Amino acid sequence: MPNSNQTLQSPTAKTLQVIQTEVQNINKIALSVDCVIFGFDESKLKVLLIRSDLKKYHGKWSLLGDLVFPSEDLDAAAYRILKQRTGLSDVYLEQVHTFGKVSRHPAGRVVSVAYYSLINVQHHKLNILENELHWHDVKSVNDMAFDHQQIFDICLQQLQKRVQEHPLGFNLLPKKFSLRGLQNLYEAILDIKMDRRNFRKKFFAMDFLTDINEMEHDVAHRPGRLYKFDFEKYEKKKKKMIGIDF
Amino acid sequence: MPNSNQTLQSPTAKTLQVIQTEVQNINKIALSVDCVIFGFDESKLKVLLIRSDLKKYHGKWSLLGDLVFPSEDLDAAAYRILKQRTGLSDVYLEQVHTFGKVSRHPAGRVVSVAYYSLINVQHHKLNILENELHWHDVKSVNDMAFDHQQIFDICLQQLQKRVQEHPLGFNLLPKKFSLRGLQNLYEAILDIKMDRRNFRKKFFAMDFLTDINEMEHDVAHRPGRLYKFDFEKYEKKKKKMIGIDF
DNA sequence: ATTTAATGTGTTTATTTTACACATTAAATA
DNA sequence: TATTTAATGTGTAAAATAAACACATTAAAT
Repeated sequence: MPNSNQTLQSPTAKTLQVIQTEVQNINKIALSVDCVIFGFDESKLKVLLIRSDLKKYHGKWSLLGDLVFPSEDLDAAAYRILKQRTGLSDVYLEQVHTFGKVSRHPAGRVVSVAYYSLINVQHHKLNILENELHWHDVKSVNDMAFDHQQIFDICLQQLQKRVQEHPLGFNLLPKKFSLRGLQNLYEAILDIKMDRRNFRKKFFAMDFLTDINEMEHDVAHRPGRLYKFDFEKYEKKKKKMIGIDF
Repeated sequence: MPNSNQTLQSPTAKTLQVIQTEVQNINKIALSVDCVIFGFDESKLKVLLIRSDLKKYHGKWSLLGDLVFPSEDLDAAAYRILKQRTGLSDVYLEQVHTFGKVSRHPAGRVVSVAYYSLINVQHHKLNILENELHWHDVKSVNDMAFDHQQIFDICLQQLQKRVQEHPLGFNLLPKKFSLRGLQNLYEAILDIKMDRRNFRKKFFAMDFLTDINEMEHDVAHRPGRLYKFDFEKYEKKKKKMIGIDF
């Protein structure tokens, strides 16, 4: 790029007219969003994927993505695209990273902003099933279309980091749940085994579980006590933490 | 957006030709990069800013930004823009977040990807000084142009978080430095006071400082010992950590 | 009636973090 | 030259957190 400094200057140094011309003439970058929707389902961590129908990636799985409209906020685009591809709304999305290699999309220059979320599979019905949309076990996800494997990996890392910094659980379990259920959630996300006694100790210390004096039924072993989240206490403590929760 | 679902489908469902047309005709989103370059200088944390010359933001300060070329990788654009505006190379940049509100730029739709870095002001000469480029004390930064205040705030948060997760110091201090100098660095970034004894204890425990058996000179108090970083030990430990270092 | 597979419970140890005070040194000052 | 100033260098105790670990109990399944 020898004399690019001359031909393209800062947007801060431009008049409205100049930049608008530039956007039309020079900018040939398409902007897209890709959503990595993690789901917790029967003690397993899943992810929502669709089949790529691009020839180059025939048969491969890809994330839920689409182009951003010029007239919509980036975050709004993410929600719109998720809704459009799955029928899901009421899902909190968090931006993770933007992927901008020139060659990442075979059809042209597409820079993509990745968002992720984590939801309870049982609580969210998929209303649109085009492109073979369905839940995949995260452990079996590999060799995706485009650079989606990389995007997926980074989002999973991010989710794991997040879960270690902020307690988690709301909306990811049934209203009444056992401590085992809660531990399964953490173990599924982090892909590790935890000490049962220490896990209980830590969670009780956080003090937003309410013992509802009910027990599990029809389990082939000693039934566990059931708990629910104390939203009030949680909200109070949440304010002391950084970031937003699922 | 009533029937946008029909008119604009997934990029994954498109042939090369279709998407290329679309990029030209439909996409009117410009993509830019903004760099938040933090500098450590005489025990203070600074940030590199230029004067905005957009009328709307007359007199206000703004980040180092410019449009991304269609043919360059996003990361490459960040390095190019930094070089172009400051003359700086040899600076590691890390992507933080993408800002995509429709109204964020008065001249049109510009989505901007924020990058940040942290360098030693003394070690990096600014070779380009257009737009009143210079270092500002971070504590006095407020009311910037565009949404740059928000971008700045988020990058500073990110820097602070980063410093607490990974040790830091390479290239940010002179080759020989006192423990006080090192502590000043941390205190400047985190904007807190630390306990001197505990700070030393922790840093020595990390075990990549080498005592070079020299002392400070010409200080108006008892001179402190000087140390240098042990790059070898650092590299070994670094592999066990996640992420990249400055 | 026995087996199975889980639950519920407490203590000890190790590790990490925090709090905190006094003698020492070189320059600056009186 | 003596005194003041402003920093350095050092260790320990207490508190908080994390990790390791075993056995009696319960309901369903056999």
